[in-house]
Amino acid sequence: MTGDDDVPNAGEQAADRVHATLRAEILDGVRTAGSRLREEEIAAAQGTSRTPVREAIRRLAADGLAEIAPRRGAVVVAWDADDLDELFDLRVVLEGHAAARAAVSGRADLDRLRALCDRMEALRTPPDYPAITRLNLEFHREVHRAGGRRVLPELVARVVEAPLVQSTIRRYTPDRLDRSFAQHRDLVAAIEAGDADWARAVMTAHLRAAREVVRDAVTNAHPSP
Amino acid sequence: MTGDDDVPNAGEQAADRVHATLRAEILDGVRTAGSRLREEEIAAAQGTSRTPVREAIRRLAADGLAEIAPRRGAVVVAWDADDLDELFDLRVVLEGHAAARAAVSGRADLDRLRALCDRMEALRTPPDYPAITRLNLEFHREVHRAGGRRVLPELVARVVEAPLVQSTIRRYTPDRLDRSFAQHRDLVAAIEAGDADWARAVMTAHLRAAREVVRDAVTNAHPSP
DNA sequence: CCACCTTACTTTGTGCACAATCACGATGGA
DNA sequence: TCCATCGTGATTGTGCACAAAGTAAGGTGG
Repeated sequence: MTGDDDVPNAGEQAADRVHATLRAEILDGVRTAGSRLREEEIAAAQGTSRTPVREAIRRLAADGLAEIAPRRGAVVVAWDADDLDELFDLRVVLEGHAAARAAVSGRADLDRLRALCDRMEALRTPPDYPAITRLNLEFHREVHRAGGRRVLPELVARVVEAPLVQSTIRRYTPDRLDRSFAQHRDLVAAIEAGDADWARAVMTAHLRAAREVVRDAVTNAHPSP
Repeated sequence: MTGDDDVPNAGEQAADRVHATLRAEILDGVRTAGSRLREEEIAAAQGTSRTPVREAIRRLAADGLAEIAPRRGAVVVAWDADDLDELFDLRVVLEGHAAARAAVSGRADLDRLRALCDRMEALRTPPDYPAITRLNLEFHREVHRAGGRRVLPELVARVVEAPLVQSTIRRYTPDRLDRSFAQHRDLVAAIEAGDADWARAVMTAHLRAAREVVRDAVTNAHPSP
């Protein structure tokens, strides 16, 4: 036993830890869009030198969570309304494809998907949004894994694990949450039936609804005049 | 004037140069799949220290061109037949989407696309494969740029700029080359007409043909028994 | 003869220091 | 008052050195 936290194959490398920490801080909104990522500050906070911090920041840039200007440092990426539209278009395309492939690949773990549905529905009243968000991500990731071998899961992660995308669930009303859970069940049924078109349609509907929620959230909350 | 080679905004950073060099070597087949990327060796060859080399290797891993095992170093990724199928599926999905969006976005530079068609066709007899490959990549990139704002071009690059994908054109017969050029012209016409479905269909047909060529090349050339 | 352990050697991961560049403010002149 | 130029501080890019982990070879015991 090595005593890992949650990741099985954690290399316990400093760069990995810093990367995970910064990633979580960006996704949780602790580090807001446009804020700078100064290497020395992060290094001091994490108790390491700048070397692993540099590597972590470069990885964040590769993940699409930060932007690096040469000799000027890195900042957390800022998304405008058009960027979010593009992001959700790509989610529909890629996750729809993943769902369709998962339906015919025979590699979907249906028991696991159903168990995740059960656990999400159990957290409905009162809604435990952070936990539901985590389980929802796990559910989608299982579909991605079943729909692609190597490249697809990485590509989808690039568009799913974005700041405003992950905070979508938090804005769901209980009614909206029920419909989302029902779509999950439908998706499992479509995959179990081996119906690629059905699976793609359910996923598309699922994501279109999420897109509306995010769009409302962005237009209602005026960012910075 | 700064005297750059070909990239306009070259930061003249060592890490960028090493990254570009290694990338070209992998895509050109100089570094074969599975071969190791030793930091010190590369540093010596490039005339720098290990620090920029490390950064370049990590970037290659983010590009999907290398795989890093902690404490064990990096190797050039190896693709099997199933991986290539997944890759071309994703090309169809993403480039088809890009073509469809380019047809309705109004951001396609039709003159530039036509000029690239002209230049490719001028290199037909005898076929200058390296030059055609470059121009073909430029052509596709223009479509990607017109079809997406930020994320799409990066995602598509991830599946287009793979070793075996870029060497596809080299395996085209003159006949196959003519059909490919005709599809490029069709795509320009579809985009000019603003017909998203047409553009997607042309791109899908274009890539399906390429997939066949790559599939034949892989099955005919037995890699390692 | 084979399996296991020990021992060097190789390679990566991290810390640290210096140089180059950028941002910002002060100072001087028109 | 406004603009240009010149410091000064802050931050990143790179080189270098040491520590840790992995690998492979050789030796020893069964």
